Amino acid sequence: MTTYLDELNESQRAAVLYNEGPSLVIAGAGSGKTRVLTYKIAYLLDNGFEPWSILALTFTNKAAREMKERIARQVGMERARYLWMGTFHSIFARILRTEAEILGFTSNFTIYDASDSKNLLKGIIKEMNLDDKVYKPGMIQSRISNAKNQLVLPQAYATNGEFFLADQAAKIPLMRDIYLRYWERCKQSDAMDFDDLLVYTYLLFQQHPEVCEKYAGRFNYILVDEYQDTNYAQHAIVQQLTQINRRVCVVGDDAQSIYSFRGAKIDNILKFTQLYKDARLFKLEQNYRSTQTIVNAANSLIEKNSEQIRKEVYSKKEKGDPIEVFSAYSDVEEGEIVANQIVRLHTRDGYPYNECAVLYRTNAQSRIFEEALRKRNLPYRIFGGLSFYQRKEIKDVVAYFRLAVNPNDEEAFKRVLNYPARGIGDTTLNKILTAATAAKVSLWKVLNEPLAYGLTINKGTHTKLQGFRELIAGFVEAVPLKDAYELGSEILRKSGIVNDLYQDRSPENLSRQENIEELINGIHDFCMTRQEEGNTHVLLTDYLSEISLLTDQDSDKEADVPKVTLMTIHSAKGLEFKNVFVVGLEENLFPSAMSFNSYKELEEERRLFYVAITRAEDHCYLSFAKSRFKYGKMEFSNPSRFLKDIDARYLNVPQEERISRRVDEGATRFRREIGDGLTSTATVKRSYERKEKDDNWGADMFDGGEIPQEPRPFVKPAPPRKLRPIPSATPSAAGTGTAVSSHGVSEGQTIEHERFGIGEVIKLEGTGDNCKATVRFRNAGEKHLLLKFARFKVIG
DNA sequence: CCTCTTAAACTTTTT
DNA sequence: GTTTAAGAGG
Repeated sequence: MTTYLDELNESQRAAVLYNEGPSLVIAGAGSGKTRVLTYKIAYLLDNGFEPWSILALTFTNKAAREMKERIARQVGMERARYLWMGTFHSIFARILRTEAEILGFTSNFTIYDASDSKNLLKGIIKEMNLDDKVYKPGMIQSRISNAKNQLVLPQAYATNGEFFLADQAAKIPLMRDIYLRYWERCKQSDAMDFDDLLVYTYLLFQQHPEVCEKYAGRFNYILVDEYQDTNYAQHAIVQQLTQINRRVCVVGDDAQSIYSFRGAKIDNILKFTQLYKDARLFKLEQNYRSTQTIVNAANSLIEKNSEQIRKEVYSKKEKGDPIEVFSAYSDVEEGEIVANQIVRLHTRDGYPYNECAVLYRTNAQSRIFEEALRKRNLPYRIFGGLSFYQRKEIKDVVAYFRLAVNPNDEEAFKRVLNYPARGIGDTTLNKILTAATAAKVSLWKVLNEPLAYGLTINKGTHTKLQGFRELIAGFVEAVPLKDAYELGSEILRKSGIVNDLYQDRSPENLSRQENIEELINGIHDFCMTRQEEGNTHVLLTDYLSEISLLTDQDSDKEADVPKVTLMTIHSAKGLEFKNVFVVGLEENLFPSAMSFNSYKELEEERRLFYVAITRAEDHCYLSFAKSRFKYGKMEFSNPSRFLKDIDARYLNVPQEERISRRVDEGATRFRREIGDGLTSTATVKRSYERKEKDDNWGADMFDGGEIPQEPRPFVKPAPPRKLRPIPSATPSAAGTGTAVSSHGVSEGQTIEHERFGIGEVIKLEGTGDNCKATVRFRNAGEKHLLLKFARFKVIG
């Protein structure tokens, strides 16, 4: 009766059909994990489970939405829509809003994002007169987050010797007081941070067994995707909810665990079968996504890790092309090479742009690719970085919304108290803050009864404050009465934001206006959609709880035109593309320098690389740059050690490297000629020495090759460029050295430029220091160089 | 109390 | 190179 079962292979089908008890599905990359989950849910629905009795926890809202759509195609939307499907955070937020009163919150509680909680911590550190150089807010934040992910509350934290000793060792013994204060302040503000959504859910079930039973009874079947990236708290809640009927299926791949920095515990998946003794284990090992070459290359990489569940991922697709390795002179050239290759894939092989993706380790790398693509008029889409809701003007408006829904929200209060400027400055804010902290109440309560809390302010300030109070009070009253769009527009007008923003037409202001308009349009869309679904009154409350857990991953506006995707490897998890470029494969970048402390962290980086490669279906490209701008300074870098981890027979290292080897020899010659000229200043000398040291290191990594048949796939990275150093460092070299009037360059020569790579001099103009050259670079196009400043050397 | 200028710090990765 | 903090001047 069920046709979809025929679309599964044997192990997939077994995983779908077993529903009598707990099960663990180890799903290799591209092995049809989502297909198993969707068909399993469809199967459950076809076999007597009610949609509202199935809970499916995914990693992103987008994944949940897509899965729901796929299920709807099998069983129809009228049933699929009642499934409980979403991220841990969004599902738990939903439960917490329903049960908020039990925990002493209101159902309108605010969800603090990372910057809200950091801000609050900054304030607390200041109030306690602590030095924020010692008590670094970011560090405090991650320690608190860590504790919460392990379900350690402030009381337990303060009495736990282990934590206290660690804090003492880190010279931050007052950590526990900060944690306690932070905890209380969030509660006073009727706010929870991301971690609290898990902590309070756990507490709710722990302290109120009847509530736990209610949900554990309701959910007849629980499925968890990406289980390797769950933390202890999430794991514990799943346990609470499955105590009764024990129908749980977790799916994951230990080889793709990449979130331990955020508290994810790979042990959750490794020890699952110990916790659920009767759990059945299913392994999905056939990869349907990638070519054999890509799968084998990825396997050869991940083998270098020690901790893993053994599995043999294989592909029956065609062998496919080798993985191409590109070597670039600089970050800019890397961008050019990738962009050129995308053009080639598009024009020669007919791939639409949306089948190409550039994946990098850090968001900061995106800009260079953005520029290279924009220069060629290629459409692209960047994920991550500063999302829409993180822009200042949007946060300002949303702060008003938050205040209207929950006036106790401290962070929102501080944000808008004096925006737009209404003459209430830091002095007044601090007075309110002190009074509120002393009385352990919210800022809003102090504002409402300034005298009761002993606020000493002059008449004028008092009037301004009352004006603000009435403004907000008006919004608060309107929340249950007006719909989100209506109230949203009213807030924009009455708060004075519109006036403030539309006063001048400076370009940056114009873009802010556009953003605000996009926001208000978004609210309008939201209201319309909800109304179509049959909700008569769509309140601002509903809108806020919708957006507070949205990430731009989730924004669904599918591109009108096919676009190249630019994102971090972390955000690429779960996605696939025909052509994938993994860029910035350099020591200190990927693997990140931060991961060198421990072996475990380095293995996580390697898993990250594994995730990156396995996103590719047809073609995978790896690239690195020999130099790169960092902190506005140029730094040299060496190819990543991970390149060596891939079996060389799956790689193709083309022409560029051979050229580079010739260059390398030329380099040695050049060094001999110029000699000490390079080391004439301390700065140059330092980078020179460092480079040498790194070189040896990199050479070891690369030349220790276990693959003798391929004679040195990578040459030793080029020694310091015998390029002319910073002009000021060598006034003599430019004036009296080998370089004369035209700086030793003539038309037709080939040069190697520090950033643009190799190119031919096609034109020279002017003489001496004013001499300008037009150079056509192989990968970077034509450039005009003022020879006095250009850093290059002649190679032919 | 506000705003403009300058200085420092900074980059993992994200629900 | 970019963003945020602090300090000076209005």
